Formats: sequence, structure tokens, C-alpha cells
Amino acid sequence: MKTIKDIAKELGVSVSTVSRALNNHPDIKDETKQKVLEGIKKLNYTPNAIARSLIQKKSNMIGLMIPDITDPFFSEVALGAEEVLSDNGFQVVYSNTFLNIEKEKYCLSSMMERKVDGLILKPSPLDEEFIEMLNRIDIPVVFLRGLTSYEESRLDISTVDVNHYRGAYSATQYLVDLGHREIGFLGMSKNSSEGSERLNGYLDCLRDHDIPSKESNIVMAGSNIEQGKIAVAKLMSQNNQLTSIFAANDLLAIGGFDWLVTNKYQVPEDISLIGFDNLEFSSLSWINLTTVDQPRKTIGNQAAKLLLDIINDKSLEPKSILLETKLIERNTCRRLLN
Amino acid sequence: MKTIKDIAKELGVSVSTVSRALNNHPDIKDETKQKVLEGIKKLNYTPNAIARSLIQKKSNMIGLMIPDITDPFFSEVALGAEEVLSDNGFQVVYSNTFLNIEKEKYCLSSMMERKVDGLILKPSPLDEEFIEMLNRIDIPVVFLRGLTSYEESRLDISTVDVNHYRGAYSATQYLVDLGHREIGFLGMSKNSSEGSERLNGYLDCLRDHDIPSKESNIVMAGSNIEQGKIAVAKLMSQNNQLTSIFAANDLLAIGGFDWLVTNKYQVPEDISLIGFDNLEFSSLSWINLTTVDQPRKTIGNQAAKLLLDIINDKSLEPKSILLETKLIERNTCRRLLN
DNA sequence: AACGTTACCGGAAACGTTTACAATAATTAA
DNA sequence: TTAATTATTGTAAACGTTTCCGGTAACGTT
Repeated sequence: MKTIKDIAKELGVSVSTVSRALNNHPDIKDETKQKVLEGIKKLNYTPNAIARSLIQKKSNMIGLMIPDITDPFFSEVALGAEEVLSDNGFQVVYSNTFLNIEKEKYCLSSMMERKVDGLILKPSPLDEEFIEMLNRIDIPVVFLRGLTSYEESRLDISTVDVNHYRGAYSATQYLVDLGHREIGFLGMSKNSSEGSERLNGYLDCLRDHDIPSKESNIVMAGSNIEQGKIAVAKLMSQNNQLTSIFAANDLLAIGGFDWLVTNKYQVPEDISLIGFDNLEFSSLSWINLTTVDQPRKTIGNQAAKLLLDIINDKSLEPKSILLETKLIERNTCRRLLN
Repeated sequence: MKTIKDIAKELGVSVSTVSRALNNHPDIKDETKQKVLEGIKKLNYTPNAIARSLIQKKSNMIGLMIPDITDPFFSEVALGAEEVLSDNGFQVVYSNTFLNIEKEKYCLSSMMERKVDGLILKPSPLDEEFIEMLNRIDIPVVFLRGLTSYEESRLDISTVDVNHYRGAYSATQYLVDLGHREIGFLGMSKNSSEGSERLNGYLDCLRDHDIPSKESNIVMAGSNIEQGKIAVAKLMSQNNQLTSIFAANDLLAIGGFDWLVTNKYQVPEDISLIGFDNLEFSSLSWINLTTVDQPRKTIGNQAAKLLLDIINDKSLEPKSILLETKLIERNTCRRLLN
């Protein structure tokens, strides 16, 4: 492996001259700069970013921690983030945690050791120790979700998220406006923040319309197709009066939908169904799922931009960006006649 | 930021002692080791992986370069790779290239500067310059695809891939066995290696059965749902005698399927359809796509394992792992009666 | 008692850069 | 012509570790 010293020796100049040529520093004659640059090409030299990082105290790397890159929601967020990050000369090191808190902690400390310049995180609800770690860190971090009230009181961190509550509220409202009163809820994992916010939106909307919410109308599942199938089966067995279901995400909705049709239910004739996410698959003509859209890629973009802003000006106040959702009317809900 | 020196001074020992405690080196008394470890906790010290990397000439990072993390195929490969890599103490820095060769080169050189310990790449067909770069590199790399014959003659690199040719051949064979002779082909992008291998499998199978292959039966598209719709529309307009279509991947097949049903074609009654990938969505009851399964996650796993093997023993001969596919019979193909 | 061995520790070099500073050469101003 | 400035270069310290090497102390062996 060639170093800057080899180049310097070979060309009969000093290492600082080579360094200056590489970083187009003003203090160098154009002529020598050209000479050095040519020598570098010829001698096939690659700079060592590690040595550079060490002295500059800047790694040009950003850590990205998400539950599961395989989830179409996160993969698009990751894409959005990587896009603006790499445009700004940063590399991203990523890790899947599956919301396993031990893995999350391990990941966080690895990234701290690696001295990343910033962190984009979507962790499960934080425990005491995690909050401690985060508070000790002096590198910028932005969360890909809102803070729980417990976290909010102990942490001072930027976030970008979608207004899950409003989105869920409007989805439920849509069903109510269509005349539904027996509305089931297919929930995500208990300890996903968006899951509980969406549940709250659903609950509050029912309450605001004096519709009693029943235990048996709610089942918490997970966030993939298979879990949607299972959950909807459970839901239907708990209450066969249901006229509609709000699924907390599209994967769940699609899985549930699949279960319904294979079990001879008609959608929307027997059961209305609304999802959350607006995945590309949801618009397929067989599915044509009414859902609430969230700007996945924009979330990634914004998170990255916000992080860069903080990196460039550490004195910036923590900021919370809340993106809006949009109801997409398609074919899985119908007006209830009475 | 605390350093090992601060710890040493604080505890009245030398830096080497602290270092020994951290790396549980044998040459240290258990007692002092405990003392140091406690001090480290108390003083809230985080090791600096950058400094460590510099001296050890080992970054513990692996570069992963793929076209698009949003593609369900690649996201699962990425998951599979990250899994075994992080289990072995490596972090992964990833980049999306969209098969843009300039971006690929930029990505490669960034990762070389970062001194990653290994590289997992899925590049577009290599040009002269890229091959040059690869040949100059002395870090282990494994490709997520087979080599073109041009590359093979100039490069000496490990690969893990699926037997696209055989998979495509068997898919076509399946259609032929069902009595089809007018078989359309929905291709992926021209410069994706798997795309052309699948095309070859299709072509050779036709030839082996003395079925003439027609220009008008083939349209090259891309690899997402939208492109599938467009491509199948074109295909149907070019030849309305078609009784079946082999789509080079499931996204294309699903998009095409969608176009067919919205245009009043029945699948499989009017048109038989077979895909490639076996995405989770393909097994949904509406779609129920007959397809060729490829072990996405295993590909990622194997690539990572192979890379680690090479890293641990650089003298290892380059190896090509070829995984097999499996035909999944579902509901989108029917026997042609005559 | 003298020696060799082992266990443990500290000093200092090294990794490959950047950068502050000093030094020299070239240019301008007076 | 000389002093003062500017342009260009080189020297060396620094970044935070690991690790080689030498040294001391404790121990066991003869």
C-alpha cells in the first residue's frame, strides 16, 4: 500500500506538498500541483481516509440504524437518506436491529467507537441505559420517530416523523363517515411508537363520535403479511359484527385482505378495509387498497438534511419535523346503508 | 473526548497497560485489569476505532454496493449479508448505484479510501477502467453475480449467484411441457447480467424444442411493476397469438399481470404467466404466481461467508458459488389443449 | 547464593495523514 | 538598491491507538 511519503520521496518533494496538492490547498504552485497529481496517478496511490479522519476528527460517515431493511417502508427511507448523504460526501454504515434492544445498544456503541459524524436512528422505546448512552454522546442524532413522553422529558433530540395520529384519525374518520360503527383495529407491535400513535388516533376518533371502543375489536399483530393473516383471523373470531377494519399498515392490511378473500368474505361488500403506508403493491388492481399515504422517501431525505444541518452548526436547537399524511381513496371501503 | 492517555494519567498507569486491559491481553495482572476497567466505566471512555484501524491496518468494515435497496430482492440479500457480517464483528457501509457506472466507480474508490476489509459488489457490466481498478485493489471482493466472459478473461474474482440460465430454462420448459409454443419473454434491463442469462435460458430451451424464437415475442423492460405493465402492453400489441409469457422477474410479472387483468385478459385462461424470484407478494391469493424461487437471503449469507473466508485466508483460490433455483407451481399457468 | 524464568509494566515507535510554523525564494514597494 | 511583502516549500508535531522491546520484581531451581 503506497503512502503519501512514498509519493513525496519519489517526486522529491515534501509530504506536505503532496498533501496540499491532494486537497487543493491555495499554498501551492500550480506547476508543482500538476506534477504531484500526475505522480499520484502514475504511482497508483489511494488516500487513506482513516488516517485523515484521525487527524481531522471527522469520519465522513453516518450511522443508520433501522429495524429491518427488508420492510419496504424502511428500505425507501434508507434510500432517501443515503441519497442526500452520499451527495454530500458521506458514507453510510447501516444495521438491522429488529427492535431488539440489546442489538440496538451494541449497534449504537459500535457506531460511537467508529466515530461516525452523525446518527439516524429508529430504535424501540428507550430504557434508562439507552437514554444514558444517548445523553453522553456528543454527536448529532436524529430520530426516525417521535419521542415518547418519557423520552421527551429526558432527551433533547431532533426527530422527523409523520403525523401518525392524524393519519390514523382521518382513516378512522373516513370509515365513520361511511357509516361504520363496528370498526376493527389491526395493530402493529406494541412497542413501536408509530403503532401506538395510530392506535390512539383510532381510539380518539371513536371517542369523538361517541362510538364505544371494545377490547375485542383490537388485535395487536406485527408488521408483515403473515402476521396480518393471523391477526385478522383472530379479529373476526372475536367479533363477527365487524363491518370494517383499519389496519395500522399496508402489509397487515394486505395479509388480512388475503385471509378475508380466501375465507369467502367480500371486500368491501362484507368488510371495508383501510390501510396505512400506501405501498406500491397496494395500488395493484386486485388489491386497490384504500390507505393513507406517507412520504417514505421524503422522510429519509429530510432526516438526512436535518442531520447535516446539525453537523454544520452544532449549536442548532433540536427540531421536530412532522410530515403530513394523505388519504388515498381506492376500492376497499364502501358506504354502509341502514 | 476522552482518550486512553487521559485514563492512564487518571489511574496512574501507562497507556500500554490501559490498552492491554481493553484488549484482554495476557500480559496484565487481573487486579490491575479490573482497576482499569472500572476506571474506564467511571470516566466514560469510548475506544476510538479509527485510531485502532490505522495501526492495525484493519478497518472491520465491509463495503456493500447494490443497485437499489428498495428492490425486494436486494434488500433481502443485504439483510442476509449484514446478518453474518455483524455477527462476525464487521460493520457494513452500503451504497445504491442504480447501475450508473459513474456512481459505481465513485463508490468503489470511496470504499477503497475508507480501507474496507472486503467488498460485496453487484455492478453493471464492467468497462476497461473498472476492471483496471478492480485489478489494482488488493482487498478481497466477491461479486453478487456471475462474470461475463469478457470479465472472466480479465478478472480473478469470487462470485455467488443463482443459476439464472437453468432457472429460466426450466421455466420455459415448464411452459413448453404445458403445450405452449407462442411464448413471450419480458426481459430485464439489457445490461443486467442475470437478465441476459435468463434470456439465454429461454432462447436455448425454445431452440432445443425446435420452437422458432421471434423478435416480436421479446421485449426488454426493466425491473419494477410499472415497467412490467408497459412492457406487456407492448408485447401483446406485437403478437396477439401469444398463449404464455415468461417474465424475467416477479415485479415485471406482477405488473404485467395487472395490465392483463385490467385489459380483460384472463390469467391463466387466455394467457399463462410465469415469473422469477418468488417474492412474498407473489404468493398472495389474488396473484398466486407460478414462478422460479431463488434463495435471496442465502445469497447474502453465502456472499458474506465467502468474503470472510477470503479475508481470513488471502491465499484462497477465487471460488464461484452457484445456487440452484426451484420452480414453484401455482396458479398462473395452464395446459394448452389442442 | 546465584542464576534463570516468568509475570507484569512502562517507554517509545509506528500507522498515514493534516497543519502550524519556520524557512526560503520571489516579487514588489520605496 | 534595499527593505518589505508575498508565494512557495519543508519540518515536525499531532491525532489515538497498538505493540515491540527493555526493565524490574518475584519466584523457583540448583
